[in-house]
Amino acid sequence: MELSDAAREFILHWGEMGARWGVNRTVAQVHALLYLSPQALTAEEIGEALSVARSNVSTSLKELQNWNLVQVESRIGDRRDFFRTSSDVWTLFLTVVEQRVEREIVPTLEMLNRCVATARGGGSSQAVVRSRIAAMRDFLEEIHGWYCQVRKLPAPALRSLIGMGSGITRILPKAGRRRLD
Amino acid sequence: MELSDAAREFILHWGEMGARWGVNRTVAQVHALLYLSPQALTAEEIGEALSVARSNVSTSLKELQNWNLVQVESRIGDRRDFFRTSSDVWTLFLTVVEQRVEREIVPTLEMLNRCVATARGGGSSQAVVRSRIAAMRDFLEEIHGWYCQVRKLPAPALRSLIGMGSGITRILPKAGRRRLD
DNA sequence: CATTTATTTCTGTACATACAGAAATTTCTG
DNA sequence: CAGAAATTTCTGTATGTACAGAAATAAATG
Repeated sequence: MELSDAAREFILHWGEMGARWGVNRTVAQVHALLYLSPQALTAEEIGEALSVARSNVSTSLKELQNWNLVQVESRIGDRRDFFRTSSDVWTLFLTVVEQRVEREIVPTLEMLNRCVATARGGGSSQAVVRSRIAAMRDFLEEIHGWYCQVRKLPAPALRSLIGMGSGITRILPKAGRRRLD
Repeated sequence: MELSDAAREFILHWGEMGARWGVNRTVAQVHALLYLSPQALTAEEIGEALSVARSNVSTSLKELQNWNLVQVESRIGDRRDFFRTSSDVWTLFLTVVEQRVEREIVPTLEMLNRCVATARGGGSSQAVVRSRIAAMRDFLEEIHGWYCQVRKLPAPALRSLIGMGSGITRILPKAGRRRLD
């Protein structure tokens, strides 16, 4: 497994991006490598290509499987596992979003609702805290509700929505468009 | 500065969320505190409320100012700086998105374009690498293009877009709606 | 201009995470 | 069921980041 210049730059940058978004650098690199690979790879091959200990590859692959980003393939006559990821970027993107929503947005909404309830009785400064937390809750609820609806759309509809960009507002009913001009 | 139970839980959770999204825990906590506060706060007050050294508060505030999330207020007859953040969640959200796009998406697009160019000449396995990187580039370009258009919308239009959820597809022109049913 | 007060930068330490290698476990083969 | 091969878990080390306190700088007052 010899990495080309482009592949190496891509993988390194991806690792860096992962780190900035709270994903382990090695985990992100392993995923980037699998994304670029035409075939499924063994843990051995991944470790060699990235110069990373197999133990770390193992941990990273487990993590990626927990995120539903990597699947395992078995081959008859070979006891090794072969790992692959989707080559469809939209699939990958939606998977990550789905996971982060479940792991972070949903628990955060629960926390916010708890807080709003807790801060019910209280003085005037408590009232401000309560309304601010409630505003945050409402915001996340709104985004989350939008996400829950949109994720059910078939891929082509989603694509066409994105493709329209702000053009979408041209066909909005009056109520939504009124304040535009 | 005595924190209520709700405020404390909110701030701690927010710090945890920040950590998961690549934001320093203390930075996120400082911002959460400012978000809940009815008035602008001094570095001293922030440090006291969060039990954090003033030096860290200073660093965190600087970071938040770099992100355009925190503003400084001066008061006549007081030499201290007072720090505040917007209480409008949409404003905060859009600020963060704008910053992350500039700092991460745009540079990533540049990297991807470099890689696609680099991988131009090359064998058959290089062809796969090139097409995968190009696919990623196209995806990010699409999302980024959408973002660039949508961010120019006035807040009410954006709100109504979100509010519609998947209902938006009901008024899509035929081309976008065709494959829905 | 000396003195006090606020803020920022610097530096050592503590803590947490990443990781390599070893050990243990599981899976497969004859 | 013994032996081999692959994988996972465990453990010590190393690297990096966070942060408190000190030092330095900047701002303001009398």
